[in-house]
Amino acid sequence: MSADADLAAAPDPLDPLDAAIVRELALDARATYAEIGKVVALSAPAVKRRVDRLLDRGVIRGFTVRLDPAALGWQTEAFVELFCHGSTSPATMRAAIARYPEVVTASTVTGDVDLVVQVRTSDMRHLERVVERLAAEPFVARTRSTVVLSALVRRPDVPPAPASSPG
Amino acid sequence: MSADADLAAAPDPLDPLDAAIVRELALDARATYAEIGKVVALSAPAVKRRVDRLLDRGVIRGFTVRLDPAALGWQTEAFVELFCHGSTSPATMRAAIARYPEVVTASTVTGDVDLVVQVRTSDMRHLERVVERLAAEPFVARTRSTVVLSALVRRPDVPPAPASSPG
DNA sequence: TTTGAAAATTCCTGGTT
DNA sequence: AACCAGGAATTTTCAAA
Repeated sequence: MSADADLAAAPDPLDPLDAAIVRELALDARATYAEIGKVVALSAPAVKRRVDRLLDRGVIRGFTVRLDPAALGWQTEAFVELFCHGSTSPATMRAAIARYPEVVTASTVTGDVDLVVQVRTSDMRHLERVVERLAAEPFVARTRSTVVLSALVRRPDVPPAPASSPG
Repeated sequence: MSADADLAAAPDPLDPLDAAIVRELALDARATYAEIGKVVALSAPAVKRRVDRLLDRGVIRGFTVRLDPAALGWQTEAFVELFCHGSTSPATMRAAIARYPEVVTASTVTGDVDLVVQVRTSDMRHLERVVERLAAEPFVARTRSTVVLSALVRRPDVPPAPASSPG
Protein backbone atom coordinates (compact mmCIF):
# COMPACT_ATOMS: atom_id res chain seq x y z
CA MET A 1 0.00 0.00 0.00
CA SER A 2 1.44 3.36 -0.99
CA ALA A 3 2.01 6.05 1.61
CA ASP A 4 -0.64 8.36 0.22
CA ALA A 5 -3.32 5.72 -0.19
CA ASP A 6 -5.27 7.07 2.77
CA LEU A 7 -5.10 10.64 1.58
CA ALA A 8 -6.32 9.77 -1.87
CA ALA A 9 -8.69 7.02 -0.76
CA ALA A 10 -11.46 7.02 -3.31
CA PRO A 11 -14.77 5.50 -2.19
CA ASP A 12 -16.37 2.76 -4.21
CA PRO A 13 -18.30 4.34 -7.01
CA LEU A 14 -22.03 4.15 -6.53
CA ASP A 15 -24.02 1.30 -8.03
CA PRO A 16 -25.85 2.63 -11.13
CA LEU A 17 -29.21 1.76 -9.56
CA ASP A 18 -28.30 3.49 -6.30
CA ALA A 19 -27.12 6.50 -8.27
CA ALA A 20 -30.44 6.65 -10.10
CA ILE A 21 -32.36 6.38 -6.84
CA VAL A 22 -30.27 9.13 -5.27
CA ARG A 23 -30.89 11.29 -8.33
CA GLU A 24 -34.64 10.86 -7.96
CA LEU A 25 -34.52 11.60 -4.24
CA ALA A 26 -32.48 14.71 -4.93
CA LEU A 27 -35.29 15.89 -7.21
CA ASP A 28 -38.04 15.01 -4.76
CA ALA A 29 -37.24 13.45 -1.42
CA ARG A 30 -40.92 12.84 -0.73
CA ALA A 31 -41.48 10.78 -3.85
CA THR A 32 -42.99 7.40 -3.08
CA TYR A 33 -40.89 4.28 -3.46
CA ALA A 34 -43.27 3.14 -6.18
CA GLU A 35 -42.68 6.34 -8.15
CA ILE A 36 -38.92 6.01 -7.81
CA GLY A 37 -39.20 2.35 -8.69
CA LYS A 38 -41.02 3.19 -11.90
CA VAL A 39 -38.09 5.39 -13.01
CA VAL A 40 -35.33 2.99 -12.03
CA ALA A 41 -37.21 -0.19 -12.98
CA LEU A 42 -37.43 -1.69 -9.51
CA SER A 43 -40.25 -2.65 -7.18
CA ALA A 44 -41.12 -0.40 -4.26
CA PRO A 45 -39.68 -2.76 -1.63
CA ALA A 46 -36.44 -3.06 -3.58
CA VAL A 47 -36.11 0.73 -3.68
CA LYS A 48 -36.78 0.99 0.04
CA ARG A 49 -34.14 -1.62 0.83
CA ARG A 50 -31.55 0.27 -1.22
CA VAL A 51 -32.45 3.59 0.37
CA ASP A 52 -32.15 2.01 3.82
CA ARG A 53 -28.75 0.61 2.90
CA LEU A 54 -27.59 4.01 1.57
CA LEU A 55 -28.74 5.51 4.86
CA ASP A 56 -26.82 2.89 6.85
CA ARG A 57 -23.66 3.42 4.81
CA GLY A 58 -23.91 7.15 5.39
CA VAL A 59 -24.07 8.00 1.71
CA ILE A 60 -27.50 9.48 2.35
CA ARG A 61 -27.35 11.56 5.51
CA GLY A 62 -31.01 12.42 5.63
CA PHE A 63 -33.81 14.26 3.91
CA THR A 64 -34.45 17.99 3.97
CA VAL A 65 -36.61 20.71 2.63
CA ARG A 66 -35.43 23.18 0.00
CA LEU A 67 -36.39 26.66 1.19
CA ASP A 68 -36.44 30.09 -0.38
CA PRO A 69 -34.08 32.19 1.79
CA ALA A 70 -35.57 35.46 0.60
CA ALA A 71 -39.11 34.35 1.40
CA LEU A 72 -37.95 33.64 4.93
CA GLY A 73 -36.37 37.03 5.42
CA TRP A 74 -32.73 36.20 4.67
CA GLN A 75 -32.14 38.83 2.03
CA THR A 76 -28.43 39.46 2.15
CA GLU A 77 -25.51 37.13 1.85
CA ALA A 78 -21.77 37.60 2.25
CA PHE A 79 -18.41 35.91 2.47
CA VAL A 80 -16.53 37.01 5.56
CA GLU A 81 -12.86 36.15 5.51
CA LEU A 82 -11.23 35.80 8.91
CA PHE A 83 -7.55 36.36 9.59
CA CYS A 84 -6.82 34.47 12.78
CA HIS A 85 -4.12 34.59 15.40
CA GLY A 86 -1.39 31.98 14.96
CA SER A 87 -2.32 29.06 17.13
CA THR A 88 -6.06 28.64 17.13
CA SER A 89 -7.28 25.07 16.80
CA PRO A 90 -10.00 24.32 14.25
CA ALA A 91 -12.08 22.93 17.12
CA THR A 92 -11.98 26.28 18.90
CA MET A 93 -12.94 28.07 15.72
CA ARG A 94 -15.75 25.66 15.04
CA ALA A 95 -17.19 26.00 18.52
CA ALA A 96 -17.24 29.78 18.24
CA ILE A 97 -18.57 29.96 14.69
CA ALA A 98 -21.25 27.32 15.11
CA ARG A 99 -23.05 29.55 17.62
CA TYR A 100 -24.03 31.99 14.86
CA PRO A 101 -27.34 31.08 13.26
CA GLU A 102 -26.34 33.37 10.38
CA VAL A 103 -23.46 31.10 9.38
CA VAL A 104 -24.17 28.85 6.43
CA THR A 105 -20.68 27.43 5.92
CA ALA A 106 -17.31 27.92 7.54
CA SER A 107 -14.11 26.49 6.14
CA THR A 108 -10.46 26.67 7.02
CA VAL A 109 -8.56 27.43 3.83
CA THR A 110 -5.14 27.69 2.25
CA GLY A 111 -3.68 31.13 1.58
CA ASP A 112 -3.53 34.41 3.46
CA VAL A 113 -6.97 34.01 4.95
CA ASP A 114 -7.47 31.38 7.64
CA LEU A 115 -11.23 31.02 7.62
CA VAL A 116 -13.93 31.71 5.06
CA VAL A 117 -17.37 32.14 6.60
CA GLN A 118 -20.46 32.33 4.45
CA VAL A 119 -23.26 34.18 6.22
CA ARG A 120 -26.88 35.00 5.48
CA THR A 121 -28.55 37.91 7.21
CA SER A 122 -31.85 39.71 7.01
CA ASP A 123 -30.29 42.93 5.74
CA MET A 124 -27.13 45.03 5.58
CA ARG A 125 -27.55 46.30 9.11
CA HIS A 126 -27.81 42.74 10.38
CA LEU A 127 -24.73 41.75 8.35
CA GLU A 128 -22.82 44.61 9.90
CA ARG A 129 -23.65 43.38 13.39
CA VAL A 130 -22.59 39.82 12.55
CA VAL A 131 -19.28 40.98 11.11
CA GLU A 132 -18.67 43.07 14.20
CA ARG A 133 -19.30 40.10 16.44
CA LEU A 134 -17.04 37.87 14.37
CA ALA A 135 -14.30 40.51 14.45
CA ALA A 136 -14.62 40.61 18.23
CA GLU A 137 -13.96 36.87 18.62
CA PRO A 138 -10.69 36.47 20.57
CA PHE A 139 -8.95 34.45 17.87
CA VAL A 140 -9.81 36.87 15.04
CA ALA A 141 -7.16 39.40 14.06
CA ARG A 142 -9.12 41.08 11.29
CA THR A 143 -11.89 40.44 8.79
CA ARG A 144 -12.59 41.16 5.14
CA SER A 145 -16.15 41.03 3.86
CA THR A 146 -17.43 40.46 0.37
CA VAL A 147 -21.14 41.01 -0.16
CA VAL A 148 -23.04 38.88 -2.65
CA LEU A 149 -24.70 40.98 -5.33
CA SER A 150 -26.53 38.18 -7.08
CA ALA A 151 -26.65 34.42 -6.75
CA LEU A 152 -25.86 33.15 -10.25
CA VAL A 153 -25.85 29.47 -9.38
CA ARG A 154 -27.08 27.81 -6.22
CA ARG A 155 -26.71 24.06 -6.36
CA PRO A 156 -26.24 22.86 -2.79
CA ASP A 157 -27.07 19.29 -3.76
CA VAL A 158 -24.21 16.95 -4.43
CA PRO A 159 -24.25 15.29 -7.83
CA PRO A 160 -24.24 11.48 -7.59
CA ALA A 161 -20.70 11.10 -8.96
CA PRO A 162 -17.85 13.28 -10.14
CA ALA A 163 -18.01 13.99 -13.84
CA SER A 164 -15.75 11.56 -15.63
CA SER A 165 -12.68 13.23 -17.13
CA PRO A 166 -13.98 16.78 -17.28
CA GLY A 167 -12.02 19.22 -19.36
CA MET B 1 -44.06 54.79 0.43
CA SER B 2 -40.34 55.46 0.71
CA ALA B 3 -38.09 55.17 -2.33
CA ASP B 4 -36.24 52.16 -1.02
CA ALA B 5 -39.29 50.21 0.07
CA ASP B 6 -38.88 47.69 -2.73
CA LEU B 7 -35.21 47.13 -2.04
CA ALA B 8 -35.74 46.52 1.62
CA ALA B 9 -39.07 44.75 1.26
CA ALA B 10 -39.24 42.30 4.12
CA PRO B 11 -41.55 39.32 3.68
CA ASP B 12 -44.20 38.54 6.25
CA PRO B 13 -42.59 36.63 9.07
CA LEU B 14 -43.55 32.98 9.15
CA ASP B 15 -46.44 31.83 11.33
CA PRO B 16 -44.95 30.12 14.43
CA LEU B 17 -46.75 26.90 13.51
CA ASP B 18 -45.45 27.04 9.94
CA ALA B 19 -41.97 27.75 11.27
CA ALA B 20 -42.15 24.69 13.50
CA ILE B 21 -43.34 22.54 10.61
CA VAL B 22 -40.52 23.80 8.39
CA ARG B 23 -38.06 23.05 11.17
CA GLU B 24 -39.28 19.47 11.39
CA LEU B 25 -39.14 19.02 7.62
CA ALA B 26 -35.59 20.40 7.61
CA LEU B 27 -34.67 17.68 10.09
CA ASP B 28 -36.46 14.93 8.19
CA ALA B 29 -38.30 15.70 5.01
CA ARG B 30 -39.73 12.18 4.91
CA ALA B 31 -41.39 12.44 8.30
CA THR B 32 -45.08 11.64 8.20
CA TYR B 33 -47.61 14.41 8.70
CA ALA B 34 -48.72 12.63 11.87
CA GLU B 35 -45.18 12.68 13.27
CA ILE B 36 -44.81 16.36 12.48
CA GLY B 37 -48.24 16.99 13.91
CA LYS B 38 -47.25 15.36 17.18
CA VAL B 39 -44.36 17.81 17.58
CA VAL B 40 -46.27 20.92 16.59
CA ALA B 41 -49.54 19.90 18.27
CA LEU B 42 -51.64 19.68 15.13
CA SER B 43 -53.55 16.93 13.38
CA ALA B 44 -52.01 15.30 10.33
CA PRO B 45 -54.50 16.89 7.89
CA ALA B 46 -53.81 20.32 9.37
CA VAL B 47 -50.07 19.82 8.86
CA LYS B 48 -50.58 18.71 5.28
CA ARG B 49 -52.71 21.74 4.47
CA ARG B 50 -50.02 24.05 5.85
CA VAL B 51 -47.25 22.27 3.95
CA ASP B 52 -49.29 22.52 0.74
CA ARG B 53 -49.79 26.22 1.35
CA LEU B 54 -46.07 26.74 2.01
CA LEU B 55 -45.37 24.93 -1.26
CA ASP B 56 -47.87 27.14 -3.11
CA ARG B 57 -46.38 30.31 -1.64
CA GLY B 58 -42.92 29.20 -2.72
CA VAL B 59 -41.53 29.27 0.80
CA ILE B 60 -40.86 25.57 0.46
CA ARG B 61 -39.30 24.93 -2.94
CA GLY B 62 -39.16 21.17 -2.66
CA PHE B 63 -37.63 18.25 -0.81
CA THR B 64 -34.16 16.81 -1.23
CA VAL B 65 -31.72 14.34 0.10
CA ARG B 66 -28.71 15.27 2.22
CA LEU B 67 -25.69 13.47 0.81
CA ASP B 68 -22.14 12.90 1.99
CA PRO B 69 -19.94 14.51 -0.69
CA ALA B 70 -16.90 12.49 0.31
CA ALA B 71 -18.77 9.19 0.13
CA LEU B 72 -19.74 10.08 -3.41
CA GLY B 73 -16.22 10.85 -4.51
CA TRP B 74 -16.17 14.64 -4.14
CA GLN B 75 -13.17 14.93 -1.90
CA THR B 76 -11.84 18.41 -2.54
CA GLU B 77 -13.48 21.79 -2.36
CA ALA B 78 -12.34 25.29 -3.25
CA PHE B 79 -13.35 28.88 -3.72
CA VAL B 80 -12.29 30.16 -7.12
CA GLU B 81 -12.39 33.93 -7.42
CA LEU B 82 -12.82 35.26 -10.94
CA PHE B 83 -11.64 38.65 -12.12
CA CYS B 84 -13.73 39.45 -15.17
CA HIS B 85 -13.39 41.80 -18.11
CA GLY B 86 -15.31 45.03 -17.77
CA SER B 87 -18.61 44.54 -19.49
CA THR B 88 -19.75 40.98 -18.98
CA SER B 89 -23.42 40.57 -18.14
CA PRO B 90 -24.38 38.35 -15.22
CA ALA B 91 -26.48 36.34 -17.66
CA THR B 92 -23.42 35.55 -19.76
CA MET B 93 -21.50 34.55 -16.67
CA ARG B 94 -24.33 32.41 -15.43
CA ALA B 95 -24.70 30.59 -18.73
CA ALA B 96 -21.00 29.76 -18.81
CA ILE B 97 -20.66 28.78 -15.17
CA ALA B 98 -23.82 26.69 -14.98
CA ARG B 99 -22.30 24.23 -17.46
CA TYR B 100 -19.79 23.03 -14.87
CA PRO B 101 -21.14 20.14 -12.79
CA GLU B 102 -18.37 20.92 -10.29
CA VAL B 103 -19.89 24.30 -9.43
CA VAL B 104 -21.85 24.39 -6.20
CA THR B 105 -22.46 28.13 -5.99
CA ALA B 106 -21.52 31.14 -8.06
CA SER B 107 -22.10 34.70 -6.92
CA THR B 108 -21.31 38.12 -8.25
CA VAL B 109 -19.82 40.12 -5.43
CA THR B 110 -18.69 43.56 -4.32
CA GLY B 111 -15.00 44.32 -4.17
CA ASP B 112 -12.00 43.59 -6.36
CA VAL B 113 -13.24 40.18 -7.39
CA ASP B 114 -16.23 39.97 -9.72
CA LEU B 115 -17.32 36.40 -9.20
CA VAL B 116 -16.86 33.88 -6.39
CA VAL B 117 -17.31 30.30 -7.54
CA GLN B 118 -17.47 27.46 -5.06
CA VAL B 119 -16.46 24.16 -6.65
CA ARG B 120 -16.29 20.53 -5.56
CA THR B 121 -14.01 18.12 -7.35
CA SER B 122 -12.87 14.54 -6.94
CA ASP B 123 -9.28 15.51 -6.19
CA MET B 124 -6.59 18.15 -6.64
CA ARG B 125 -5.89 17.13 -10.21
CA HIS B 126 -9.54 17.51 -11.05
CA LEU B 127 -9.64 20.90 -9.33
CA GLU B 128 -6.66 22.01 -11.39
CA ARG B 129 -8.47 21.13 -14.60
CA VAL B 130 -11.60 22.97 -13.55
CA VAL B 131 -9.65 26.11 -12.63
CA GLU B 132 -7.87 25.96 -15.99
CA ARG B 133 -11.18 25.74 -17.82
CA LEU B 134 -12.62 28.62 -15.81
CA ALA B 135 -9.53 30.71 -16.49
CA ALA B 136 -9.96 30.02 -20.20
CA GLU B 137 -13.51 31.42 -20.29
CA PRO B 138 -13.48 34.48 -22.57
CA PHE B 139 -14.77 36.87 -19.93
CA VAL B 140 -12.25 35.81 -17.28
CA ALA B 141 -9.14 37.94 -16.88
CA ARG B 142 -7.57 35.95 -14.07
CA THR B 143 -8.44 33.65 -11.21
CA ARG B 144 -7.43 33.18 -7.59
CA SER B 145 -8.09 29.87 -5.88
CA THR B 146 -8.48 29.08 -2.22
CA VAL B 147 -8.60 25.42 -1.30
CA VAL B 148 -10.75 24.28 1.60
CA LEU B 149 -8.71 22.48 4.25
CA SER B 150 -11.57 21.47 6.48
CA ALA B 151 -15.29 22.11 6.56
CA LEU B 152 -15.94 23.50 10.03
CA VAL B 153 -19.62 24.20 9.55
CA ARG B 154 -21.86 23.02 6.75
CA ARG B 155 -25.42 24.18 7.24
CA PRO B 156 -26.98 24.50 3.80
CA ASP B 157 -30.46 24.59 5.28
CA VAL B 158 -32.06 27.94 5.82
CA PRO B 159 -33.20 28.65 9.39
CA PRO B 160 -36.91 29.49 9.57
CA ALA B 161 -36.40 33.16 10.45
CA PRO B 162 -33.57 35.60 11.01
CA ALA B 163 -32.45 35.69 14.62
CA SER B 164 -34.08 38.64 16.31
CA SER B 165 -31.60 41.35 17.24
CA PRO B 166 -28.45 39.26 17.47
CA GLY B 167 -25.48 40.76 19.26
C1' DT C 1 -27.74 -11.69 -2.45
C1' DT C 2 -31.13 -9.38 -4.22
C1' DT C 3 -35.50 -9.46 -6.17
C1' DG C 4 -40.83 -9.46 -6.65
C1' DA C 5 -45.35 -10.48 -4.68
C1' DA C 6 -48.62 -10.47 -1.03
C1' DA C 7 -50.31 -9.26 3.55
C1' DA C 8 -50.84 -6.30 7.42
C1' DT C 9 -50.12 -1.91 8.99
C1' DT C 10 -49.85 2.82 8.64
C1' DC C 11 -50.45 6.98 6.09
C1' DC C 12 -52.59 10.24 3.00
C1' DT C 13 -56.30 13.08 1.69
C1' DG C 14 -60.59 14.13 0.49
C1' DG C 15 -65.27 15.67 2.65
C1' DT C 16 -67.89 16.91 6.94
C1' DT C 17 -68.77 18.96 11.34
C1' DA D 1 -58.93 22.80 12.98
C1' DA D 2 -60.44 18.10 14.19
C1' DC D 3 -62.71 13.87 12.80
C1' DC D 4 -63.69 10.19 9.68
C1' DA D 5 -63.57 6.99 5.80
C1' DG D 6 -61.87 5.21 1.39
C1' DG D 7 -57.84 4.66 -1.22
C1' DA D 8 -52.54 4.58 -1.25
C1' DA D 9 -48.15 3.89 0.46
C1' DT D 10 -45.17 1.57 3.57
C1' DT D 11 -43.02 -2.25 5.55
C1' DT D 12 -42.66 -7.00 6.88
C1' DT D 13 -42.67 -11.70 5.41
C1' DC D 14 -41.87 -15.21 2.18
C1' DA D 15 -40.50 -17.58 -1.85
C1' DA D 16 -37.73 -17.65 -6.13
C1' DA D 17 -33.89 -16.58 -9.21
